[in-house]
Amino acid sequence: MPAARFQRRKEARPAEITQAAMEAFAEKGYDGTRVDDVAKRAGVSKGLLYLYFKTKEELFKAVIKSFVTPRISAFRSSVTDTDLSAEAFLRGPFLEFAKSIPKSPVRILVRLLVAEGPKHPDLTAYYWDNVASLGIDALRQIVEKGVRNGEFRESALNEFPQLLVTPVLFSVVWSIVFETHQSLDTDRLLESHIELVLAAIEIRHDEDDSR
Amino acid sequence: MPAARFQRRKEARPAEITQAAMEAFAEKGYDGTRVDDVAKRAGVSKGLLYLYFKTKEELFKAVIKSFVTPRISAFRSSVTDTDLSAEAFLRGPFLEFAKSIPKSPVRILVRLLVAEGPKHPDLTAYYWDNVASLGIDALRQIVEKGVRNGEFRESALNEFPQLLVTPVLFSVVWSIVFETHQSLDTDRLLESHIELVLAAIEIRHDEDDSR
DNA sequence: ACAATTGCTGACTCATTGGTCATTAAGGGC
DNA sequence: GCCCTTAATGACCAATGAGTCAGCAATTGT
Repeated sequence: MPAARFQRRKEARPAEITQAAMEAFAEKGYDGTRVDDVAKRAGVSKGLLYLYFKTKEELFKAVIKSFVTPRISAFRSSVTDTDLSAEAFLRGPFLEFAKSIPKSPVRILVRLLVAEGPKHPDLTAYYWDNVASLGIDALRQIVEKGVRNGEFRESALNEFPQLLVTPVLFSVVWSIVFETHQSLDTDRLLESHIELVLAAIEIRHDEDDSR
Repeated sequence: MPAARFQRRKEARPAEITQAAMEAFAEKGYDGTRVDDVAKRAGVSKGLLYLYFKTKEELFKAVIKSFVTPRISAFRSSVTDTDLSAEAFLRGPFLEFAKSIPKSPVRILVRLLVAEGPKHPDLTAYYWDNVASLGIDALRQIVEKGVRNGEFRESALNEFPQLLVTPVLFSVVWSIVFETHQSLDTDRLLESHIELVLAAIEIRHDEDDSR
């Protein structure tokens, strides 16, 4: 009696394929990835993949969405739920979150989005609506809370909360491009940036002013 | 007498082809660009293109090199030649340079480098040696001059001069990804960043310290 | 046990495209 | 004006890879 050549596992397939695709895209980029490879990684045939995803492009979009949405919503609720001061939040949870990104698979998304974004306008629209604008919104909440509480002065950060995360993107791009040639201590870069920003906007009540 | 079907212009061809390729790569990315398209844009046959460039990849590398090298060396000499104070240089020439990047064709290079870099290790090595490290070096010179002259205090910028340009990269990536969906006033973002950084590191001799 | 259902396979098609090469003709030298 | 060198052409080849489909076999129902 021959071992079964496959099992029918309708429920599990999409997630398995998505996961495999993420890995493949991460290694080779969109164009560099063969649909057949994704299928092999997922342990299924190419035909089956096409049963769950109409085209390679649709698979690509599914990958992006499935990976990015959970992370951003986790970050947002950490912002709204915290009872830390704005400064403490920036030095603590925010910094941890920032540090984790250049090391996590999420960094791959940046590569994919930069490389393929222009070809998929609906994908970038989705990304704006469900990721970027929400993230910026959360950052603004932190800054405004700091101002409300008298921790921070009004500053450019009120208008451009993005300035809090520009080094995150920098770290990600650096690690993608120079990975093999030149290492960068992204943790310390990010810490330094927070220090710099805080030095600029903090209202120091309890510090020696006369130095 | 039939019009000549072509002219022989050995000298001019490489530059023409490189220029055409830059435009094509800018629009479609590396994989999305057909060699035949590049040839048509340049007004030559595909065969001729292969007479000047051995492969598509070699053409790609030639494009990157020809566009990026002049810009970086211009920036470097502006740093060494200036007699402005460090602060004035940052507010003036540096800011102008930064503002120009998200609007110039150079931003395309970022897309190409992020997307294709991992596939071409020798290219990223070249880029590191001849662009990135030189740029960082120039930035560090500015910061150190500021410290030497008593304009700036020692800060994280001494170790990570990159922090001066992270918003430039951010602006470039933003404009690539969200071009059509969401505009960003990159000029003001960059100005704000410089203000923020200066506020953090400036030693204010002539300011009310007792507030 | 048998049939009906349907998840799954993989060989096939067909369009696409990087790269080649035999041929053509422009233009300099005499 | 006529060679002769070589810049330039474009039809062609071989490979590749996205997407299809006819059939097969794991389950489910009875």
